[in-house]
Amino acid sequence: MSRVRTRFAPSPTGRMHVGNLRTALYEYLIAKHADGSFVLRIEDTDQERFVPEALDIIYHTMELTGLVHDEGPDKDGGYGPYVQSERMKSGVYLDFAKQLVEKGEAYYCFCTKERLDSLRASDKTESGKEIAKYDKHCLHLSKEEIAANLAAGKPYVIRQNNPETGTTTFHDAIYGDITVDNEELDDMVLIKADGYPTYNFANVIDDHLMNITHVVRGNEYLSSAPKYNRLYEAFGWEIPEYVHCPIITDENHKKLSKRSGHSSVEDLLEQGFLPEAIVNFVALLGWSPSEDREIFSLEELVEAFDYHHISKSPAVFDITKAKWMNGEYIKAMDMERYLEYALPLIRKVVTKDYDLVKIAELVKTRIEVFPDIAEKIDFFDELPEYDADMYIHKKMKTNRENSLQVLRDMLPRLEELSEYSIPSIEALCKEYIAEHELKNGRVLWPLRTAVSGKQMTPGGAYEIMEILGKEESLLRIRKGIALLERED
RNA sequence: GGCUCCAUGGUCAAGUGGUUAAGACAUCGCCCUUUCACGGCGGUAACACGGGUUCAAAUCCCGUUGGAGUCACCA
Repeated sequence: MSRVRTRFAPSPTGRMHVGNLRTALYEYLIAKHADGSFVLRIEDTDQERFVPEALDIIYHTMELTGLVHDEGPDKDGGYGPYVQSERMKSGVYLDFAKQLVEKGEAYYCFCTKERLDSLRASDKTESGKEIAKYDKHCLHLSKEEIAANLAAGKPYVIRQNNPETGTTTFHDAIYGDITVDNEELDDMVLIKADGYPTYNFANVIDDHLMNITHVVRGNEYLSSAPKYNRLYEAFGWEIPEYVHCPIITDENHKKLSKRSGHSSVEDLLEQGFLPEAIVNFVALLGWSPSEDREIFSLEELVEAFDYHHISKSPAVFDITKAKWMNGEYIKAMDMERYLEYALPLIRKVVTKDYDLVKIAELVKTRIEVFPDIAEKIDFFDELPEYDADMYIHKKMKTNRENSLQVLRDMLPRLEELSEYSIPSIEALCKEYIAEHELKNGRVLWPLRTAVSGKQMTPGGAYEIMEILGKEESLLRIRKGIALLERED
């Protein structure tokens, strides 16, 4: 078996779809698992949709996710150029297309857009039996007519000449043999009027020229695959291993689209997902390891990946589970890197001079995605308006009266505290609790409520009081007393 | 509509003729606990349907139903 070579061949037309990322990932994993090469090829044959910034997105995303290519536009491996618009300059695609014309496997077509449109329109109205494919009109042009048209500078395309009888069988590593009637095969365009090759044609040519051994792509291309066989056969080329992956869908089981709000890697990044969590999650969409495990680093995926275990049925992109997984990564993150992500977000919400690192630590196990932080710590900057009823808690056995009592008792004691830290505050509270033989909650619930104005907070009374500092927490406790007295 | 593909809990999924049909997310409950989380323990919940083949079918075959994808000089 020859050395494994895979390729990721994105079109620079916008953001990086998660399906694209998964394709890239699988290509990368197949190559690395076999100690082979992973190449990046840019398929910019569509000048209409080309957007230069998309190139940056591609490089940036791949770098971020760790999918480093061995060859590509920026890394020559002897198979260049790696950008199709550059490859075209040598005339390769046209040359190969002409070879096909010689062999009778392709032909020039001078049909206008209008004729093609009317062809399709008439097909639709006809009882639905008719299929919308090209009618081979130009196949029957004489050599003289073709030469005349060419000489006259008439725009032309080159189309594949598919047989109208028999069947073609395409083999896929996941889906097995797929056989279609040749009657179904449209004479697809190989070379466009602007001279660029179509995606389908350029793919076959470049994969061959670059010695690609495994081609991973989405299931949406499955139906166009049989036509490739005819190309490979016409050229007498070895067919690479095709690996079609199941579609990634939204919660409605439709192909994941922009509408879902999380169809691209950039969407996910903006929503506070970690690159390694995205990679991990996407790897498991349509593939599962033999081991019963879900958290994998990229290196571990390389080790464990076996493309034969890719499944056939579509996978819903469950954003809830993705968030859970991201939360697992956040919890496992080392503090230094965690702070790089968390601190900037905390600064947006907490403008006062508190220990932001302590706040960040408090929140680490309580978020799934970074933007979750904001709503959890909004009470630090300013004590929210709250109701006296918030002191009532059945399980803590607190009510307004006994809460007021606790706050009144604790206030002077806290005032006298010289060193204001978790251990000293805790010791003080424990002392009071012991004196009065109370449950912890009886005194800690009122304190935490007074100091936060919220029923749910990250951390407890001690942590919050320490962060707020003596002055601010006492101020808040006095406010609590005032509130409870007013309600009396 | 034609063609192609797919079909195990709400979701991701293990399973390749004989299993009490794993596990994870979500959900519910309990424990831990000053709240919320974290962590621990447990519960609810699935082989789409109908025919075959077989001693034995979630697993193989056929059909039905359902879903998806695709039908461009886009990729």
